[in-house]
Amino acid sequence: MTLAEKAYDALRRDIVGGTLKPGAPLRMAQLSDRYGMGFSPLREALNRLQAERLVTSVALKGFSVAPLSMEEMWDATNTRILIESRALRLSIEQGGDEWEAGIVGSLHALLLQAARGTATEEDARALETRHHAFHWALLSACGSGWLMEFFQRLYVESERYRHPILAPRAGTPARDVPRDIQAEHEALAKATLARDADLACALLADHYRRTAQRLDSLMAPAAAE
Amino acid sequence: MTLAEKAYDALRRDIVGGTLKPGAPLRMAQLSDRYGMGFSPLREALNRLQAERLVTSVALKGFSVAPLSMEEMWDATNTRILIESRALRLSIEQGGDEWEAGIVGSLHALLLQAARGTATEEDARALETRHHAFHWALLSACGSGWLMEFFQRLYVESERYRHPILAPRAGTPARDVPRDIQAEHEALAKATLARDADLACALLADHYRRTAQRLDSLMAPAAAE
DNA sequence: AAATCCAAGATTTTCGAAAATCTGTATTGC
DNA sequence: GCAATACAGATTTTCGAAAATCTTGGATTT
Repeated sequence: MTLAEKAYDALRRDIVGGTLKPGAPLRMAQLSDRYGMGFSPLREALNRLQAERLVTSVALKGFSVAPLSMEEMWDATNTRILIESRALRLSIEQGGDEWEAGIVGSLHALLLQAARGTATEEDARALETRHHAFHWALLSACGSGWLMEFFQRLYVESERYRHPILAPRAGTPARDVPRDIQAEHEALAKATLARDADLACALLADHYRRTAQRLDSLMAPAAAE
Repeated sequence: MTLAEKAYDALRRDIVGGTLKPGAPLRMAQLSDRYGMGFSPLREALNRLQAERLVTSVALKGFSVAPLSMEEMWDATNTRILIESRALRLSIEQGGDEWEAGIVGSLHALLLQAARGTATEEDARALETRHHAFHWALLSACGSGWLMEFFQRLYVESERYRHPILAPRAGTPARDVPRDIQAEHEALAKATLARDADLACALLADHYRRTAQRLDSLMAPAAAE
């Protein structure tokens, strides 16, 4: 693995995880120090991330972490529902045994990790990985590279919004609306495996809209601070 | 404008325009020679293009122009229809006077250039620019940054497939099926301005499917060579 | 004869310094 | 006093060479 790839992974993780705050300028000297490498691999990583809209850049003024906004969060949510509904329908039409096995397996792994909790940073990362794997498995039989690419893009984007909520500030109650996310995942998997496309898509859309709603209500007071 | 941006534009143009053939390896020394700059700005441009899937890369083996395939062309076409149908519906719902003016204006400019023909390379480029501007204008009131981004991505992709057809090899007849593309654009604009979303989306889907069909039948014999 | 190993050349990747540009501050001119 | 200008420091961008890695061809071994 080249240094540029390491830089890409590290920057991506730190941006998505919120270590590098939205809007923060990314100074080359700083990054070189932080990640222990020269400018070249860093600039390559930053250019890739810019194309993915995780960082912005202005010529001769450098890079900065792409900002977040509630409008954009809703846009991403709605676009996600459009993309994933189509991909889910296609998967339900075309998916075979292997696809089903992937769903069942990744759901099981997700539930195990969810039961284990997210006490440590490592557990939280594992949960995130398995959550992604489950949603990926649902769509994996859609046969469309473009739908999968857009799914990945929007998944990462939504992860940026989700993260600060999953690790709530001290004193802030973690849950305002009672909600069993893993039950939603189970219901979604069940409808999908039963090849009930309408129900599965409705559950998927609900799943995302509820998350968005929750983020919205959690951010509204924060904005008023 | 920095050299890296110039490199990005030049490479993009040459890849989309087919000067750099799909699958062709992109050697740094060669590119440095061709575009008259050092490795650094070229690598930055290549990394951005890689994130946009216009070039592929393997660590320590370098970059190459992303390959094309008919499967991918159909995938892009179908995904395009999904994305743009949604964006068009949203625009029809929300678009105001400025949006309408943009459509009328860009259509007019497109028709003028189409009447002028594509004899010179410059005319062909102008037609492509105005074609893009027209399709962009149709969707521009959708209010979704993500839909617009995906539209742009897929537009560029489809341009790669369209280009070799627009500049047909000597001896190959340019049109196998009679078709008046500009009439399709006019009908599409008319339905859109009449706020008839169902009709507009149907026309849009037809427009893309016909292009895809034509590309498919033009490439099938080419593949048999 | 086939497979393996090694060296030379080609190529990519990374670094460190130089060039170009921006930003903020102090100075000049009106 | 205020705007415009010039300078110094900070920062980004680019280059050219060095380091690391891959590829190719032939020599050696089994």
